[in-house]
Amino acid sequence: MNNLINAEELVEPVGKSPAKPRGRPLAFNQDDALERALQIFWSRGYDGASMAELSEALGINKPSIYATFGNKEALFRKVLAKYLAGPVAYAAMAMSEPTAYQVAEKFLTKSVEFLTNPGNPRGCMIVQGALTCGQSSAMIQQELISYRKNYENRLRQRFELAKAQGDLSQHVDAEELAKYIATIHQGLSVQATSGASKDGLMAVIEIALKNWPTN
Amino acid sequence: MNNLINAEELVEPVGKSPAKPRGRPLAFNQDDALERALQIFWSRGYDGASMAELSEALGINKPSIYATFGNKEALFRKVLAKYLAGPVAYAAMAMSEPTAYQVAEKFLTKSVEFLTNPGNPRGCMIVQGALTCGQSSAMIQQELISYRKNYENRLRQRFELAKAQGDLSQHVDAEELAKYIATIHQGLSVQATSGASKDGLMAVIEIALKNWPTN
DNA sequence: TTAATTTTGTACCAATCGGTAAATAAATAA
DNA sequence: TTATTTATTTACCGATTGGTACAAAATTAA
Repeated sequence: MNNLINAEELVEPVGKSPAKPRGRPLAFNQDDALERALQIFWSRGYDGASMAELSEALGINKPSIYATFGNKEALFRKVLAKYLAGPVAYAAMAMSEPTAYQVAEKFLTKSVEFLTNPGNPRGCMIVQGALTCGQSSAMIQQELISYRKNYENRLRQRFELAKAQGDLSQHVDAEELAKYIATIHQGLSVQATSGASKDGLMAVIEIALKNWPTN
Repeated sequence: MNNLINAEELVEPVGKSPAKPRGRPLAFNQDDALERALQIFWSRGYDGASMAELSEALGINKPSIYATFGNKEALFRKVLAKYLAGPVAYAAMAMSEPTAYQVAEKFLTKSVEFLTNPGNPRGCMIVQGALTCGQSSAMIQQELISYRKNYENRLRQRFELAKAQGDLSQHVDAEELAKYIATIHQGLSVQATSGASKDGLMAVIEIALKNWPTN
């Protein structure tokens, strides 16, 4: 018996078009649905987005959402992964600029462009998705804090590398500089939510980068 | 008839101890209640604070809250006024420092002390009280945006005055500089919510103020 | 066909949301 | 005392919250 089952599993296509799934097929594209969910969570925050609003925006009834993505938290996490891989991929890309200054400049410049893009909801979802919330959302709140600390850490590591490579002075505290850049970024997010213009925020980061430690 | 009523009104004490109110007296101190409501709204945000939680924290049943303060929005506005007059009065005070640099330094330093005070909820309520929220809180969200623009404007006006007085260069754009300081402040608020330490944030504002536009 | 499997739509769940009606309690005025 | 006024308590309102039971529909396998 077991041998037969194992044999069948081996026959399963590997790298070829997968075997047709057994039951009724999904009536929607999962990726499109996540994209629409992203718009809702992004503009309203985790708490402010209701399952009813999500259901309507996705064009999918709630039972299908729960069957496909799990509960609200699980859906939010999948949306978050999409957000990180898509709209804010520029943040990870900026790390590979040749010098520390260029990393900071690229990160902040791309952030301003991203935050003031009229096609996007206002603000960064990592920053504002659950800054304040009810007790029931405490876990999501903590996860977003971790994501923020994570990109601050990546900046710190990049600046430490820059010190080792010589394009950043040994007297500079990489951790403080990373926190400075992260603070600017988070402030920009709030400013964008308040309706600040691209020009206004570009001027802000120009001032911010004048403080760059040289020599 | 009307004359008699007017006469009675004139007899009302002016500057003396007020006449005893007619009905059953309030069983709580309004100011203490607002102080407790402030703690809830401050830590949870407007949406995240429920009337049930407020009622329990204030030790007052909901009908008494509604009778005394009006609805949730009205209560929030009264709490906001108390917040501005109390914990964040330092912001207005900083404007009267003698020079633009000292204004910025005082404002940011006091902000860090305030934001990392262990006795306070994390973050600034003006910044985070309703950054993202459901549709029903859109009005409060807009009001907080106005408050943020308001203190940014006060910074701008103060910097313009500094230019006129000569302690800030004529080449400086007061509006951009004000937006820069406001952006830092709002970033500090997010950092404090994420658990940043006082030392960490003091280091941030030291960097931020390093290249103050002189001459 | 028929059986097995999976998704869909409808209609619902208990809990919580902001808010209130109505009776009772505590004070002053007459 | 009695009437009037105001605050408190209890118990509730309809709407919305995240989440689900269940039967019908759509597919593949046999």
